[in-house]
Amino acid sequence: MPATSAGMTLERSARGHYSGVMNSPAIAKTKRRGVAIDAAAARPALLLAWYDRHRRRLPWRPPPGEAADPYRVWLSEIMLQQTGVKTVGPYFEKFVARWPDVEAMARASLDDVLRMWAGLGYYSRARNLHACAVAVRRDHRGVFPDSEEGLRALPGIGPYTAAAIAAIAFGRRTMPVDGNIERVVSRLFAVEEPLPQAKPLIQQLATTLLGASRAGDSAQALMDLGSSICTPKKPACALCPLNDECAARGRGDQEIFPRKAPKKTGTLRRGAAFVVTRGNELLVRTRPEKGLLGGMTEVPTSDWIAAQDDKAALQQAPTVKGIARWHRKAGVVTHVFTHFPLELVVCTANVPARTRAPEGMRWVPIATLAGEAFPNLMRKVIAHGLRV
DNA sequence: GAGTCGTGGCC
DNA sequence: TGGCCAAGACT
Repeated sequence: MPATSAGMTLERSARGHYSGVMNSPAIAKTKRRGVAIDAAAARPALLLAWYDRHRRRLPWRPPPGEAADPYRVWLSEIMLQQTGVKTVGPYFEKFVARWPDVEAMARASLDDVLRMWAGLGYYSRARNLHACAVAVRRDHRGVFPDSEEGLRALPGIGPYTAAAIAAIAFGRRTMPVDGNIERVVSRLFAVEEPLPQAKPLIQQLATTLLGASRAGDSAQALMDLGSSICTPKKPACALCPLNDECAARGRGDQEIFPRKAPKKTGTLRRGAAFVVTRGNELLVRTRPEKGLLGGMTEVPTSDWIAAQDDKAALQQAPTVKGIARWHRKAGVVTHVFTHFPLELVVCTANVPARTRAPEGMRWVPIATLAGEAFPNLMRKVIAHGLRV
């Protein structure tokens, strides 16, 4: 497959199809009629015209015609990585209210950022968010780089996010390709090659949808299209500005795109969690900086392994003086991570006032648990353990 | 390149 | 209701 490059000509196979791609009916029709204009050339304008009428109003988007704030674009793009618009909204508002610009965030502590991020998931994003703010202040005088390359060098900014910020905030002529755009483009061109192998091809095809200007709007148009019309299931093709151009719709099998390589699901892991109270306080610790739920707060637990023996898990209970006996709560707490499902049994105990926390652990008032950096798994565990 | 990394919503 | 999906990055 040819390398990604804007404006590159696609190779055609002997059968008259683009490599891994079906011809769009519009192109074929144009050729049969012998019309000189290439229908494909009109797509960027069709897309932008649709966007100007139907763009979503989102907290990080300025009013039409106004320049985007790179800080808000960056913050929203990080939050939106693998996370829905609806979920991100309140978090975005909370963040910009507390930290109105990148320098303010750079002055905040990592702990404060993690606490504000709690519940959003993928916590390395919060760590990189803070590191990025610090880097922009320290290495770029508080001003975001305006090139894809400069952005790409910052923590937490990969190929997609660098292109998105460059296009949306700085008007650079580049096309970020996210899950929405992959779906729209793979249907538009009926890309038969499965993901993720098809990524370079899709990047190249997506770039053909950029017009001469308004790169950021072109990208956001495709994202809005993918989110509201060209949806994974039951796409509303009748409302799509590119429906006449769409190869998949021409064949009537839109929903089979994008093709994807089958994914394997992880095996169940099990363990035990220990909810220890001291009056109105709860025993907690902080997870290691890196890895699963890195840097987040948790109650002590056993290890989580596939062939977990209940007895072995319970033997990993923390050693706290004053615990007469453990109470095993009925039922289990279940949680599904991307790569494995988890099942935790919950044991509880209460200890006398002034009992000391074991090494590496601490007591926190139950009344302030909402402000702790607990991932949702731990909120479920604690709710289960404290339930009467 | 394939694994690792959360969470909520959807049908 | 369980699998799929969502504006991916990092190793």
